[in-house]
Amino acid sequence: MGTRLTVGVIARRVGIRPSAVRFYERQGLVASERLANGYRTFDRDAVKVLSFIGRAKALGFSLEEVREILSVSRTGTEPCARVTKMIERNLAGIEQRIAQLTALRRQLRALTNSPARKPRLEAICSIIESD
Amino acid sequence: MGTRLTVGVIARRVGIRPSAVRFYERQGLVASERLANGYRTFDRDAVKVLSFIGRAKALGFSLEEVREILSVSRTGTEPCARVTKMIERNLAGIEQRIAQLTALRRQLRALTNSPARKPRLEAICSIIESD
DNA sequence: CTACAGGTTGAACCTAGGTTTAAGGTCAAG
DNA sequence: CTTGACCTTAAACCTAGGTTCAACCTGTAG
Repeated sequence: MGTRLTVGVIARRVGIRPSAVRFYERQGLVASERLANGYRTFDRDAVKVLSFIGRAKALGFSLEEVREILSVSRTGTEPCARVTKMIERNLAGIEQRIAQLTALRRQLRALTNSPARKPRLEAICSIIESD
Repeated sequence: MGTRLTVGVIARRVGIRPSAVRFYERQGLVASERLANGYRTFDRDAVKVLSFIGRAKALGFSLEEVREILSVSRTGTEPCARVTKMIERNLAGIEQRIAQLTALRRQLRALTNSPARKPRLEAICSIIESD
């Protein structure tokens, strides 16, 4: 039941390096208990937390933001104003980014799909010079 | 006509700092000529290049990638295999990101729009624990 | 002449997010 | 009892993308 994992094992399980796990622990993002010999041991919760960190990073959250979200989820308090603001700020950035990336995708598709004989240079330049 | 701009002026014009302009020049991304007194001077082309750098950065391109695109656009050659690959790589990343961000947006909207009386904690946790 | 806002340089510094290294301790296997 | 694969630490190092600093030069205005 209470199978606890060493740093190397949990790292392999979530696909990151032991050094990163130790780093996240130093940053207070994930907790461990120590064995008599000083080895860290982690529980399933730590697996969840570490995978969350991975997902959040992939989505553009900073470790600071991750810390804040985790702290809210740990204390069981309602999201305070700061967290709400943070989420809204991210949301706004996300909207913008989606729009920009969608436009870029259209342009890049046109670029790479255009018949090879057409001068692609112009397409690149148009991207470079577009507003 | 051939009005050339000093580093401070062009920086203000594109909304970045002179130190950044000098940095981009050192990186070979933008060119300047020197006055007799050693001052840099830039032309309209430099303005375009610098704004392009700004846009490209906002879209997630690295300065390395920017350099490659600019080099293609300058030599007037067709996009070489490397550049084509780079664009395709970015495109793939972009697709993924759009999908992830769209999903996240949905979740965050649910989170911040939920009636205040409902426990938001669960919503946060569901984001944390979702695959 | 003095001020003062610009410009020049190289080198040091900064943040984020880790990785690497050195110098050890632990433990199961052979 | 030695080998090898783990683990520990602090501290140094790394990349990207700049910023800041010290020390100095330039050009205009009062």
